[in-house]
Amino acid sequence: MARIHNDETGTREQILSCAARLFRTEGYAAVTLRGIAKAIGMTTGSLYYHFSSKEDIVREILDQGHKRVFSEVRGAIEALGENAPCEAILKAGIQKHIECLLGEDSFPSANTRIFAHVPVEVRAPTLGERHKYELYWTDILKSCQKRGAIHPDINPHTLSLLLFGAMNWTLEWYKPGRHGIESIADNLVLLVLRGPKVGARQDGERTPSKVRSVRSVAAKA
Amino acid sequence: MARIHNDETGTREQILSCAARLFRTEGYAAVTLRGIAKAIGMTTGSLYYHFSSKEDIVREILDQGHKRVFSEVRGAIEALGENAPCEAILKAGIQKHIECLLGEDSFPSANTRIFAHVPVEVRAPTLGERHKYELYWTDILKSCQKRGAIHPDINPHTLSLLLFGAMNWTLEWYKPGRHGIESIADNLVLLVLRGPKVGARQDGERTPSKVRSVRSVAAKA
DNA sequence: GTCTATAGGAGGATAGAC
DNA sequence: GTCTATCCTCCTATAGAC
Repeated sequence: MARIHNDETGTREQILSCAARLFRTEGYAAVTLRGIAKAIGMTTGSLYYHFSSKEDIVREILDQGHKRVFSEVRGAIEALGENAPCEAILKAGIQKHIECLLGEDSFPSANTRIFAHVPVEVRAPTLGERHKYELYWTDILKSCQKRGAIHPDINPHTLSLLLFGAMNWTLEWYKPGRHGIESIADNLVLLVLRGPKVGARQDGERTPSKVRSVRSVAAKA
Repeated sequence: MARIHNDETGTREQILSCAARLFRTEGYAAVTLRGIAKAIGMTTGSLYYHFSSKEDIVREILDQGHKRVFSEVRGAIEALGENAPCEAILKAGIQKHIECLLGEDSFPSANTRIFAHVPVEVRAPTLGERHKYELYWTDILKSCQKRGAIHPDINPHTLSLLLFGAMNWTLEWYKPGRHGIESIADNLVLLVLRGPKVGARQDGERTPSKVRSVRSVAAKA
């Protein structure tokens, strides 16, 4: 019953995840079909039974890498319910995004690391989906700003881009033993959140004490 | 009198800046010696009179790219004098760092974009200098935190890494017409700075009104 | 579905003429 | 200081046997 009738034999998936792992660590141009084939005990000829070209492989990795991050992040945020406090929303989204990038699944990190170095023909068709993710975050940030949790003078769209930078760049410095993902996320949430407010409070936000739950992360990160 | 007696003829510099421009836009592996040579009307054989290998070229670009950012940023900050307010220091440093990356000089951006994709033998010797820059920023952030301008629960070292991410990632999305460098910097300063404080003020910091000067950037960025 | 063999091209690097 | 010519390696992709 659980048999799969389409192309998704184990081999195809194996090629993709192995390629993603190599792209993640070595970059786009440095990865060769020979390298992929060798890493899974195959020859390059066999790869062409499953994919028509190197670009065909990378296209699918970019696609899946992006989809996985988006759906994981959205899932984590929606699980909080409609009226979750801004801090919880930001914490969940930021932490999940970083977890995706730094986790064992190499698709998200491969996507982030090689995107800029991939041929335009591969990159162009993915721009629409990437834009949706950008808008998703911008809307969240706008809403948090409206609720008073983010400094009113910050541009939400620019903030989303700066936030992506802070999150995606963890790929360049994160070392599993030395850093904790959650404390990285906590530090980043503290940045995005407006500090304890002095001015008049806006709509539904609660008191500044809600910031407490991500306190005392300074010593650990 | 102004004649130069070392290797620094115009040609050598021309090769380097042309290579940097290509590395910046195409990535490390995608740039070929033939491409560099062709772009300046030379042949690959001639390149080897000036450099002994591709790695030799990239080594110098990484080196210079890093040095230029560091000295520009340090210069901008030191020009403010010893007792400059934290906001001014952060604004100057952040803006200068971003200006270096997005400016006409391709060495800083090439350095940032290809670093992770360069052979280890080239990367390893540069780690020491890069670490110094990291420490330089961490010290600045620590000092700002001590003066109360940065949230006390944030880890300054983690903050420096997140800040580098936000700044360096501008390379991936900045478009000259659509964004203003200064407003990007203003937005980022607002993030790093603690919002208007409610608790007891610490040492030398002045009133929250100093935040005003980077206000109203939301509409522009 | 995987293999071997190989075509066809591009890469870094060198030798030696000018 | 720059050129041409070339070596050798490695790449993507294909053809056809098993």
